[in-house]
Amino acid sequence: MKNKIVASNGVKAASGRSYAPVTLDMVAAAAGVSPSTVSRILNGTAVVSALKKKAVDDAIAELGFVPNPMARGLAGGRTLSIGVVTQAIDSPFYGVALSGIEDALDPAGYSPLFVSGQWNAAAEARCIEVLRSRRVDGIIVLTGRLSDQALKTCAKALPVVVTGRSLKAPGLFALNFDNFTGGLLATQHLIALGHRRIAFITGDLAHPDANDRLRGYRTALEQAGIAFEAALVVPGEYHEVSGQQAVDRLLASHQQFTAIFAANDQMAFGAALALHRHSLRVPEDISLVGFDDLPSALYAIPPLSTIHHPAYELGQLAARAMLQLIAGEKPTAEVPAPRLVARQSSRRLGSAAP
Amino acid sequence: MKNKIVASNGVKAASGRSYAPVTLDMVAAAAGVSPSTVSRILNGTAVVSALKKKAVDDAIAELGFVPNPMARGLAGGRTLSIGVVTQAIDSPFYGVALSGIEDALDPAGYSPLFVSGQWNAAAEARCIEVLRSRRVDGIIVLTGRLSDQALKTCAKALPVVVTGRSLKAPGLFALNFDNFTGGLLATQHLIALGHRRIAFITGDLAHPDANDRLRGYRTALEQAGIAFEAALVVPGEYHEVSGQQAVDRLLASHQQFTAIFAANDQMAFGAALALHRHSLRVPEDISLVGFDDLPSALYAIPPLSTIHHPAYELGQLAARAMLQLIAGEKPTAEVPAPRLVARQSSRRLGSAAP
DNA sequence: TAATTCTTTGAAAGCGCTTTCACAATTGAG
DNA sequence: CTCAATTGTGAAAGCGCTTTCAAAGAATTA
Repeated sequence: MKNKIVASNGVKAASGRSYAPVTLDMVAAAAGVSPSTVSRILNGTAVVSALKKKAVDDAIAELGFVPNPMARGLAGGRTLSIGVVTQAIDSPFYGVALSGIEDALDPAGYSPLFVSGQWNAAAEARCIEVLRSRRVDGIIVLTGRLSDQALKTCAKALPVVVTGRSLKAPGLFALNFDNFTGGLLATQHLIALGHRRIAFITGDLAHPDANDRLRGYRTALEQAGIAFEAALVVPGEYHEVSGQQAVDRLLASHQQFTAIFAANDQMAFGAALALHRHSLRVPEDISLVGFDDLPSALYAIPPLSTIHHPAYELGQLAARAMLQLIAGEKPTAEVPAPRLVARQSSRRLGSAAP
Repeated sequence: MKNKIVASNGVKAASGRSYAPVTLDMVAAAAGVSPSTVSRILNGTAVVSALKKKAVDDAIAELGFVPNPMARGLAGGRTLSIGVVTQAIDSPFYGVALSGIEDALDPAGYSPLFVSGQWNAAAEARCIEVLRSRRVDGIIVLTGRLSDQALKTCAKALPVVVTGRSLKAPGLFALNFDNFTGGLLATQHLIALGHRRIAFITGDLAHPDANDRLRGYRTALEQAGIAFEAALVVPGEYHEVSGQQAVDRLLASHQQFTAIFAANDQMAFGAALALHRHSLRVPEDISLVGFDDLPSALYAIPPLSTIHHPAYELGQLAARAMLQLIAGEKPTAEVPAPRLVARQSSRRLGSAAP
């Protein structure tokens, strides 16, 4: 209902009319009712006679009234804005998630307010402070470094939705992707293709997800009766260069391996480049599997086999959960299960060249 | 000065103290002055005796006061927020620009409010409406589809900075990248490498930048005395699939060519994949040059030769220009000139394999 | 020294909206 | 048919801040 209002005004503005600061009082005057009544209709706070409601709705449409969020916020109501703490707005993975958040929030009339924490707990704390001073109605934290405790504290004052961890607290909803199973699937895929010596490039082990993916890798090996070899596990930091360096290190160590599982796509890209530099072909010489299924994985050469991580849906789910939290409901969202997307960067060990 | 306040509060909050809604009135009471005086000190609106200033500053630090942006906005002051109309928050190019905007705005105490226009003039108009209803202090439009006229109108009410076009109007500052020279440089590069039959994948020709890049391509050919061939120019739409399809079409047409210049990197990636699918090697069989120098161009296989388009700097410049506009100054920013970044996707025609 | 101009400061009026609170007008129960 | 419990509605008091406006004190001038 509120959206209709916005839209109607948008149309008028688009048609060239200059923005007029129509106030609620003007609507009230035009409809011949008191401002309180208009407010009540706007917010559905109380029952209003159908007659007056119609008069007000007409006046709103007529004047192209758009409620002023500042005034609303000040008056103690909602600001219709949700703070989103992200790590880097230009990350290929999080960018998509933000997009999902925006799309899910919009139809409800909410706007996201993005702030970047730069993978830094202190910066994140400051972000939250900024968001609160702006009186956001809730905060979505995308996989931050903030302590669980800090989030719980925050949730006492404000609904909080957080991704990338499992956490239970009043006013707090956590949305976690099953990174363990993801790591398991990726490794099982390579094993199923006949690979036995599978290198693993880890993510930043300060993140729980990086550890979960590593656990998945180990568990898959174990289940297949393959001995874990520490020398085949090289540390990475979730970005391209680190993937590249990891492969350089791996190659320098003269370890034998026929496949690489990188804990995210960005590192897989770096790894692919390093392999290319060393004249090793993917997948003919080395099979490569990533994690996240970034949009660009589809256009890597060769297209990257990876674990699909539904960033967009994750954003949407987080946003919807926030909306539910605000409405006083209990969010029920569940993140889709990880899914292997086999493309051309992985192939059966020893199979003939095409 | 204002930042110091925010920062100090941030620290306190980070140290675990729960957020207290300290108001300006409380500060005034604590300092033994009137609210007006506090406000004046906060905004530097008037001269205040050093004594009272100190008392107030102390009270602010003591109480950890953070002015409420909503109240400020309502009272007709600034909201310290800048609206940013972008096309897609998850675009690899614009994402970086947004990051630049955020970083440049932050030290001045401003926050960006991002809204996505989805390459759609009506949606953009709605975005602007939303931003204005939120009382942003200014609007940055990243290469939209909005008419110049609409922007000028908007600029009458609010400072506006726009990228991707040249436009002059009061309260409006335009920041344009030299796409023509970019297109010229890319083509000249290929020509210098001995290529004569150079295919061009255009961007979405509804954008002025796409046309400028095309003009650059044509001009370079002309200057080298190479006849322009319409059959070598295939339309694209600035995304990967369109680059891929363009190459498919090019190949199907049985035109001879030894190099491809794609009007942006995303299409170049798509083109590279299509070439790969057709068993054509880059750069051995076909040289490939892109445009934008996305972060991922460095990790393409082979790393993509491209025109550097300083997205981050562009964002920063736009944000700084906005700050200047707000301060009543005349922005002077200039976008850095395009620059060729030769990597491994382009090579001298006919040179021996490595 | 009286008259005049600056300065510094506080009181008070909003900004546009929400939200008690209270008053009518209905309705229901006894 | 009276008294209480509902309703629908408006008046008015803020939310936290900025900004006239005017007053009081200080400084300047004649």
